[in-house]
Amino acid sequence: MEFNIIKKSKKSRARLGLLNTDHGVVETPALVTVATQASIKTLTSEEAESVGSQLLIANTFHLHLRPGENIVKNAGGIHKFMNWNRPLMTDSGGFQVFSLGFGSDLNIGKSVKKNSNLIAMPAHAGRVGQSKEVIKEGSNPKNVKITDDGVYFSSPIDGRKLFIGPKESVRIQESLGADIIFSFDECPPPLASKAYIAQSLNKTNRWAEICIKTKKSKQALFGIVQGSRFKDLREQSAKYTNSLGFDGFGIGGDFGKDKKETSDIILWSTKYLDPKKPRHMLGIGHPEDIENVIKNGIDTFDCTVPTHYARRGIAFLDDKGKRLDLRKSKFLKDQKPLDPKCSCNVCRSYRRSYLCHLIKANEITGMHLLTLHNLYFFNSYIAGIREKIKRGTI
RNA sequence: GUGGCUGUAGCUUAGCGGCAAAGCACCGCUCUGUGGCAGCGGGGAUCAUGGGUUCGAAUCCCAUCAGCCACC
Repeated sequence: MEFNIIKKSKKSRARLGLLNTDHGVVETPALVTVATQASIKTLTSEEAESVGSQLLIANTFHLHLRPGENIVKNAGGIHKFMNWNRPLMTDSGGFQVFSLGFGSDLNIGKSVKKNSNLIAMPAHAGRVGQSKEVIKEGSNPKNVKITDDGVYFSSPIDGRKLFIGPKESVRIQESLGADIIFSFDECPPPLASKAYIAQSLNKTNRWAEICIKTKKSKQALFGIVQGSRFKDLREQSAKYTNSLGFDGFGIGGDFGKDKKETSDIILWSTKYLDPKKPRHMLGIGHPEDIENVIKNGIDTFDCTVPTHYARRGIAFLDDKGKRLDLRKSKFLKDQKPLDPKCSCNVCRSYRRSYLCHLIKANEITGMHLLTLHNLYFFNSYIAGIREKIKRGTI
């Protein structure tokens, strides 16, 4: 992999780049389309390409559980396995371990929103005080056991007792054969105390070294910056991760409750990173978040929103929060195209009335059409941002 | 025609003398390193109709109507 920055904005920290891999080039900034189980849900690989997706991200954890990395390896690697001949990354599985653990214990995502009432909620995993930090150092989630070596857990599919640590994650990712792979990290919950985050960071850093030592392949390996919402921990994490000689970086964990906090967190996380290397933000964003993230110097980011929301009946129309919820019956009588301003095949051919019917009837065709539209919308919206960087307006 | 069973929210049903419930559907809201999952909140009923018994009836009794089943 090779990363070339072809333009740096004078107005912001945004950068225009070309990410070269053995499977082609990605124009950055770019959204990475999520294909967790080697599938862009409801779409074929060709269809994902047809709506402008340049790069996919699949998941180590899911593919290890099913079908198992050897199946993929024997099929000729993940590109051949899923007939995607363009660039592809695999996530390390660290986040999925969090989802199984504290995530499901507390029923939370990786960020806590402003209006969250979690603080008042009794937590299984720690003391509830007046502070937000309900998870203390040394505490462990119920379904997984996190040790210094890695994570013990039982398979949500068949209950098998399993273990994934940094070595295992890298070996699995080598078998899968993506162009870019990620270091195995711990994604601590947003409510964790500073002491817990600091301890978790030590683990992530040690695991990063092991990942680098383990890797034998030519795949690009990205290290992950953690540190939650704490400036000193983010900076410390960035400095250390940068020192290890990764090919690029991921930024993970809690991104705060609003744009300002997200901007701060990105700044702290990237300030001490080699500016010539690519930076991937893990798990963001809504259309409203994207420009901000790009302006803060992020090159790629993956998000389930375009595909996941499509399956829930939501179509995105602009970057200011305008969307259509096709589950609402009022659209049964709406004869307008999905988005009159959009030029994707779905908007050119299908009207809201029909799409609403499909979604309400739980027809996969409805999810399929909305997935096509949403990915087209996100990909072309971001292509527009690349144009703006080129023209110097962002 | 005779006998039996059943009529409770839009649908499927629970409740069988003491504040009318649930699931689905409907309406609203959540769900950023993906179960198509899930969660939260809401509106909804002359308990088939009419009479009776009772302090009190969806519940017991009688009649009527409707549906289903069996038998002449």
